[in-house]
Amino acid sequence: MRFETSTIKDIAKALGLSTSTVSRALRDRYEISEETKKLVLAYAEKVNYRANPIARSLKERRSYSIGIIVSEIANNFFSQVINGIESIAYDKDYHVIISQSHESYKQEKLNVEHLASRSIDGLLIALSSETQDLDYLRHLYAKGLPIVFFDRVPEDFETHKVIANNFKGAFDATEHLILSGKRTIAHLTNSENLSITKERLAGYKAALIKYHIEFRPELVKYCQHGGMHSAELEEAVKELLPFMPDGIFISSDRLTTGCIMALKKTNPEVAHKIAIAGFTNSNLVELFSPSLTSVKQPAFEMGQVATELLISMIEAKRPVTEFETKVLDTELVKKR
Amino acid sequence: MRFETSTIKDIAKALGLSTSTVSRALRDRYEISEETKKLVLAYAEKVNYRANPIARSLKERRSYSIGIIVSEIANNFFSQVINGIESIAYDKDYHVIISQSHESYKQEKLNVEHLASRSIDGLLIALSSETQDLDYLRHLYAKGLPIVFFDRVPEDFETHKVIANNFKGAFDATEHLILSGKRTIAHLTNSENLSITKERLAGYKAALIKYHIEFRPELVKYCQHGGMHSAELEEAVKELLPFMPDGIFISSDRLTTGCIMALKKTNPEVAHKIAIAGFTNSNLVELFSPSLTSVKQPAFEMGQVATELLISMIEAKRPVTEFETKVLDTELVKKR
DNA sequence: TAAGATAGTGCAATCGCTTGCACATAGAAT
DNA sequence: ATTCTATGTGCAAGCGATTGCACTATCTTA
Repeated sequence: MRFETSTIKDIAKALGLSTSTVSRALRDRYEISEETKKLVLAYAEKVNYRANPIARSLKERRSYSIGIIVSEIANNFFSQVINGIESIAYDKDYHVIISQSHESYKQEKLNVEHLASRSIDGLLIALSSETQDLDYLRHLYAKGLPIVFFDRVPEDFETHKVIANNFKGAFDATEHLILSGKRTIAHLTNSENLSITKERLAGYKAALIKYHIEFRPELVKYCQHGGMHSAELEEAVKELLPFMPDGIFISSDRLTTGCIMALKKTNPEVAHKIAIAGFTNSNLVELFSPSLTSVKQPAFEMGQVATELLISMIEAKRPVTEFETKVLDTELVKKR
Repeated sequence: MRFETSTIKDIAKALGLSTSTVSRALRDRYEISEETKKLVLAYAEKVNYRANPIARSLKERRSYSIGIIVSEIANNFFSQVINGIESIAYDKDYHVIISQSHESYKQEKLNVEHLASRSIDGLLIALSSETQDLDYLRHLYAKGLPIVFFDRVPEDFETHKVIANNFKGAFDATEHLILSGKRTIAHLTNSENLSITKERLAGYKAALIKYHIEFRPELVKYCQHGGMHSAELEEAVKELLPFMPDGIFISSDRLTTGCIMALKKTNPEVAHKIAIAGFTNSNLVELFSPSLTSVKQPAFEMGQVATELLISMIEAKRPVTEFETKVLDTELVKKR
């Protein structure tokens, strides 16, 4: 802040000590006598001394803060993940800095690089649906920035990852539609790049196979921008309807709500006839009409696990070479 | 970051110049010859030089970043505000740091103080529903930290503020209920401390008066925690029902969705009989059942306006002494 | 030709904090 | 009495960038 606060120098002057003694006393180092420590601590308390984190970051070349990149915080899934991240980070005395990519590769790169230059100690990132080129991340990673991916993870990047069991989530949702008698089940999904897209597609296919239902590629629609543009979504829905699906399995939060919205808007008469099962972490699903079956991801927990892994990397004495991919189970909440 | 990047010193060494010359060249100062500037810029470009913002912050005692405090980002209203803030901030080369108070005074204070110590140049804040004591903010403000309040603003704090026209929004919503024939209109609202609570209550009362409907205090229920605890909300709803309201005007996003949820859960048979009008910025209202009339706040715009005011304060040459309270109109979206 | 003006660059201090090393004092061991 | 070991403190450098001031050429001008 541009306004004056008491510094270590002020304390030193007031107490007739050197700044080094004060610094060490505040950090509770063994070299300093108990007496001096008490003196310093008491005075620091009195003048409400706060160490300047900027100065400390500059000196120590770290900041006790971790960066987060999500596509958008307005998405319930991501805001829940963030809450999970915060719950662990604050506990371990880290602060978090949140950035949104808005599903744009350019914005994502810009934000990551800004975070890196602000000395974040580590990065938690869910890739944007546009992102294909990971070189900028590899570069930072090679220079020593710990990175943990969650939700949308790359295949060919050796580090910790935390994901939901997308295959099983998709399988369960699709199976549920089948078991409620649906046979023409469309699949509305995200950009093909994304890991989650592939895994969920695989789960969908597996369920069809199990029940001997033919997989029809024309029933699968990809949305490049993950439903950020409603036009894209309406177009996809419009293209799907001629095939007369009696069920749709949808592969992301935004797409799920967006699809129902599009259905209601463009074809209100069929909206209630098509059974919908989709990934969503909205806590408002109970209010939706038509109601739907939802696949909920353990968002909060994902945030927690990812943060624990990240902090373990940050605080590791020697370079980490063994990496884990944690897979957390989803929950199927059946339509009432 | 703990990993090496090229610094101004490296450039200086490589080019046989001094760090001061390099610094000045990069900042395009008049003292440096065009030739040298070109040289430096070209080399900086080549080694992908990024000024270290930490070092700059330390030296300049500012950070080109602004802090944001909201109760929670999962709330659509706030995430839209944040998007508005970002749209202006990025444009003017500021970065934003988001923090959540989760409606807790303690958390709010902690976050604000941390932000201040990280040299934010200004603060945008919507108060938590618990907050009564503004001394810690006054203190920072007095020391020179520019602050702009939005949405939940204090009365006795001289600075810029940006709010929605809560009175009119509430009036319109209540009037709408009256005009659709409701006569026993309850009011479910937030903590009494909040400015928005008072203003919306006033609007509600004014509408009742206009249509000669008696104001009954027992029909007004306050939720201290703004609906963060579902028990609190269910309790409030339960207390309201014996009065047989035929309409409810609800004064916040979370309460609105929470109330419908509570109604559906505890009294599904009456849920559809009670007309609901409430403040909410959810972009999913169209999906809700029972449907409702909503008062939408111009969230994005609020963020923009607040940020413009804040940046004008930050960049003002002399202390600002004339303050504005901008009031933006809400929009009534009638139930279909 | 000497003195002054101008342009271009470098020196060194500074922001607040951390830390390796040197130093001082005092008691223990020889 | 001398050396050694603790113990407690201080000096000063350094993190990367900015900037007032001083300095050196080069060019004017009287």
